[in-house]
Order: sequence, then structure tokens, then C-alpha cells
Amino acid sequence: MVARKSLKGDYCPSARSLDVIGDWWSLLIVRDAFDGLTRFGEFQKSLGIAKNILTERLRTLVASGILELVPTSEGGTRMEYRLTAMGKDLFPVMVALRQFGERHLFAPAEEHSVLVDRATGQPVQLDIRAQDGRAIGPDETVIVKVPEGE
Amino acid sequence: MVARKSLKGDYCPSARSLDVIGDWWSLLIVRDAFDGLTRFGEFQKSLGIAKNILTERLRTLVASGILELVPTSEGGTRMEYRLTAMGKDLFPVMVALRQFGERHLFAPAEEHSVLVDRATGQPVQLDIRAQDGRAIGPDETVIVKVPEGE
DNA sequence: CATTATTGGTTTAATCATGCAACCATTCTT
DNA sequence: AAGAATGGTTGCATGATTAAACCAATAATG
Repeated sequence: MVARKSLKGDYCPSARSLDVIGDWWSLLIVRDAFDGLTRFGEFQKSLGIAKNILTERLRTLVASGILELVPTSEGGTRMEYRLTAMGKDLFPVMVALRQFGERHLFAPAEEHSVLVDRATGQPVQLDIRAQDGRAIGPDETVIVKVPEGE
Repeated sequence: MVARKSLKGDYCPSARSLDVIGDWWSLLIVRDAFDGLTRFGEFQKSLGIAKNILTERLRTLVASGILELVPTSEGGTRMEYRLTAMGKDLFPVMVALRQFGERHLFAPAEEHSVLVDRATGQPVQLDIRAQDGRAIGPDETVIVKVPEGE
């Protein structure tokens, strides 16, 4: 592939995010981490990913600060992969992907999972709002470039 | 690579979304489309992507219903790629990625772009809420499986 | 109108990434 | 102590991506 291009230097925050989690497996690993998976073997079984690739992806996610490697709670010498605070900030990304999938990629009566409020059992909702609280869509927004230092 | 695994059959909506837009280039193309780019050459120049890959990705995005190929507004025979309604529903995904990048992948005073309300110039905000309106995080949610037909 | 440049690709060859299977060291389990 | 599970590593085959050359059709220019 002649070295995939890095977007680290891109001034667009979306591009930088994709540089970190934009490859084929990373977000699926993060999804499983949100689902409570922590162990190498769990990810491997859940995703059916090749072990060498999983090794490399986990390593990258740890290096990026999205996962961290901590001793298992049960005291052994084994380690487990846990979402860091930064990793948990990917929650909106996961919810947005989920919402898009629910809306467009399932047949009307097709079986699928839903993300619900643990307290009430009701589905959660995601919305994008202006400062005054009104919902806002892509056509009502613009991207502006903030000069350095502001 | 022995054929990348398809997630079409996965019951998880996030996985299905990633099946459609989860590869290295697709979301970057969508980002550029949100930025107003429409022509093959514009995407090619903006992304520095190989032309054959761009051809294939655009074709896939059209086939998925995220982009559509319409005659240019200036009446020529040339075509342009535009976001469909379904494509515009990826807006929250883009905003979530952007927000994550802003928060974690830029140095404090580093230059970056910001998404603002066109009317007021104020940054937009994204939040995830329970039905009663209170903000909700990953630890207050669970994924439940909806049986077929509900 | 003839020429040239631009657009939007296709094709080919080289290179990189990924998957699979085999292997291995360490740690649990019994 | 023996066997199984965990968490990898290594090597090879193959698919995916790239860069570069090429090309047909359209648009711009003299």
C-alpha cells in the first residue's frame, strides 16, 4: 500500500479522529469495550479477528490513550484492556453510528439491539443543538477555521 | 488479505454502519461532501487518494445510498456527487468525530476548524440524553436485544 | 474550427496490510 | 505434575492500496 497516509497534521478534527480510530477494526474493538469486553480472548472470539492483527490494534489503541492495560480485578498477573476516560469520550461516536445503522441498515421488522437508559429502559437519543438549544442540521452549520492561539 | 469480513448480518447497528462507511477513505469522502465538495477531481485533490480507489469508493457510496450522482447544476453533461438524505444522516457521526478530535487530538493552542451555527456563529453541541432530557453517559446505558418484529 | 487542457476515469505493476495456520511461553486448573 | 487455556509471535499466501502511465470525452482557447 505504500504507507497509508497519516492525517496527524490535518487541521480538521474529524480527520485526526479517523487517523486514530478510522481503520477497519479499531471501532469494533471499542464497541466491544463499551459492551464490557476486556480480555484479549474475548475480543478475538467476538470479532473473529486474526490474533496478530488484534495484537497490533490493541497496542495502537493503548498507545493512543483509548484503552489501558490494567491488572485483572481478580488479582492474577493477567492483564485486561479497559477504556480510559478518553476512550469513553468515543461514546457519542458509537451512539451516532448505532443510530445511523438503526435508521438505514435494517429492514423494518428486523431484529437488532438497542441502547437504552439503564434506569428507565427507554432508548437514548442523540441530538445536535445550537447554543440556544434548538436542534440543528448540516445545512444550518458552517466550518470556520480558528486561528492559532484562540 | 483474504477478503475482509462483512458485517452485514451482524445484529449490532454500529457494526452494520461500519460495514458501509468503516473503511479508511469513506468517511473522509463524506466529510468532504459535507464541506461542499462534489466533483471527482475535488475529492481527489483534497484527499490525495489514488484515483482508482476513489472511483471504487464513490461507486460503493453511491451503491449504499449515501451519495448520488446527479447532473451538474451548470447544465453540462458532467456529473457531480451529492449527499443523499441518508448521507446527511451521517451528520451526527461527523460531529461526534469532530468533537472527539477537538477534545483529545489537538494541543491547547493549536489551530483547528470548528463547526458553528451559521445563524449565530456559535459552536454547535452534541449531547446524548435520556427520554426525560437529562444527559446520559456510557455507564448509565445498556444494550438490549429487541426481538424480531418489534 | 482546430488545438489544447481538463475531467473522470482505467490499467498495470509494485508494495503493503491482512488473514490463516502453526507454533510457543506462561499461567491456571485439576 | 500434567494438561488446558491465555495471550501472544512468526511465516507465508493473498487481497487491498498506491503511484504512474494511459485514454476517451468534454470544455476551453486561439
